[in-house]
Amino acid sequence: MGTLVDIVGNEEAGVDCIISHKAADPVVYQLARVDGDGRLVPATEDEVMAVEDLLEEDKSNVRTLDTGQILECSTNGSEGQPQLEILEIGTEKPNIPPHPMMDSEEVDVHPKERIPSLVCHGSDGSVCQSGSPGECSKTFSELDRSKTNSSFDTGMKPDFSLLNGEIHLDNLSVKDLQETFKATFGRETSVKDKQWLKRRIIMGLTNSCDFSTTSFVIIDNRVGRKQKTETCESVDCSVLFDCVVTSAMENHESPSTSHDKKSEIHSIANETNMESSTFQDKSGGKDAETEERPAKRIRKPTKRYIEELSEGESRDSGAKIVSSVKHPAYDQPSAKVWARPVQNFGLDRRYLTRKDSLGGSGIQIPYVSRIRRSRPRENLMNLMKLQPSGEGISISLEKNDVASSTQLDKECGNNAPKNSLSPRWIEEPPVVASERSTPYTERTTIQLEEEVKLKNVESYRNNSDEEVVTVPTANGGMRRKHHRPWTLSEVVKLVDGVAKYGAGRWSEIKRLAFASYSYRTSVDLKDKWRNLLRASLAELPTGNGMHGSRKQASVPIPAPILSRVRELAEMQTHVPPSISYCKLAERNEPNKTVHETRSGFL
DNA sequence: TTTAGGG
DNA sequence: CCCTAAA
Repeated sequence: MGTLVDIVGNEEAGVDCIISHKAADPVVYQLARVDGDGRLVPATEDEVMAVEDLLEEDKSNVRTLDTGQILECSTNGSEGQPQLEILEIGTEKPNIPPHPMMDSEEVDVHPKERIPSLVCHGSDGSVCQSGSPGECSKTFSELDRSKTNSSFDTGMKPDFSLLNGEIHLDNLSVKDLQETFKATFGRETSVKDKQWLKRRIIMGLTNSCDFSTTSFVIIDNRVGRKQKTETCESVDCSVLFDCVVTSAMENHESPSTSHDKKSEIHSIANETNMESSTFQDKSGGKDAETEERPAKRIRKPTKRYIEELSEGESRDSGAKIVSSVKHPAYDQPSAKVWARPVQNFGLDRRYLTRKDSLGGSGIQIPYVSRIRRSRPRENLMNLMKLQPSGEGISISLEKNDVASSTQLDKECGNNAPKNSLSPRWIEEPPVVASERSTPYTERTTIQLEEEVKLKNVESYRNNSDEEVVTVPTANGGMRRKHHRPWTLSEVVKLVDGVAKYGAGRWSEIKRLAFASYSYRTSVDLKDKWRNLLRASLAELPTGNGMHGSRKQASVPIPAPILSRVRELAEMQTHVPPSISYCKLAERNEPNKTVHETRSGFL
């Protein structure tokens, strides 16, 4: 639970995001997704961004989040629509020592809840229970537990003194520093600049309220994870956490236990994060770049506790249906205020009903979007109106907006539309079932300069709405202001969406596959599809097409996609959308040519 | 409101 | 992309 007021923090680790910022009570959530093996892995930065986009750009400006809620974002995970799940939402309380409610007796409650909560999603959406060790991830509660238990009592306390950064860091090699960085931020870095690394690490650490954990991290890594043991129930249990984040709660668990657990989790986290942060590292000097973006979202103090636990909130247990493919919001498409407890909790996972984090007034707080996309003013006004203590928030938001917009834009580059000037095909190859091995894989080299330039153009476009009709382009021409070149990934998503839901179900596709692309309306999708179809028909007959005759699109559409478009179009002429998937083999059907008069679909 | 089509 | 008729 937690009301999304704004995304004011996005940990570099990509796992934590502070989404609500009420004075001294920011709400934090953690996202994870299920990988191909049915294990929970932390959301990558991309995914986090995608979720943010989703939250930010979905029609409703008001959003509440629930633990366990599944968010479908448009970044591609391993397969299917990546479903990111909110592992937890907690509030972060700056300088709160042990949480009052969180004493031993409270802790004791966990074991009970823990059992039923041993659920994870299979890649196919199935649910596995704790009984199947190999496949099942750690439970959320369990995680909470390891997390909340790890600090003060771990016997690491004595080490605090060692902690004062430099001492240790100075002696570390670049490699060690990178390790430490990884441990601290949960992702790898390719930066070799010692100074930079040190600074980053220290920053990360000092910003963390929980020094004990932090120190542990450092020490642990420095010593080469000597404490690593096989503690964790299963080594392959790969649930992760941003390990830097723990609540500094006192607990009475045996030091060694929690310590080991922590260590294990940590290393796991690192491993998986490695995988998930490939993208980042691929883009080379991105990390180094960070340095020049001073005012990136600040890493917030990471100490926190889990609000749900402490507030003694409704503990209606039940668990949610994991296979749910629907985005919660879809259930109430037009709702401005989205207050329902989300999801169908059918099985046995504990979830917590949402509760407004702002004083429990029951008032939904609209979240204010970052300036990156559209209508900040409006939202801000809404916020002010509805939020009694709005000043603090608005200030922080403003500041944040200004400070981090550039950064954000960069960060979001992945999901953001690409500009036509750079015909790079980007983004992970989304899931076009039949085209796994198509050439349009990931973006490779990106010229940052260009990127920045493009972003600027975009923000210009975004910020100065409606007035002008054209906007100058780099090549000197003018083009329509509201033109947003379709990126390859968008096209692929569209094609995929058509494959799934059928051409004509544009609003469905919009909602399901383009949730995070607010600027693409269902009409846009329709139009684009129409164009794609034309393109594909225009190309195929002549063979491989692409000769001068046709006007080159701003983003070249790979032939395979176009063929796919055509396939789909044909399929849809003959069969109802629902079974369209099965029809691939039947393209030679005799009646295939019926009604070809009209472009041949629907 | 959503779709289909023309411009 | 925009606009609008139809459903």
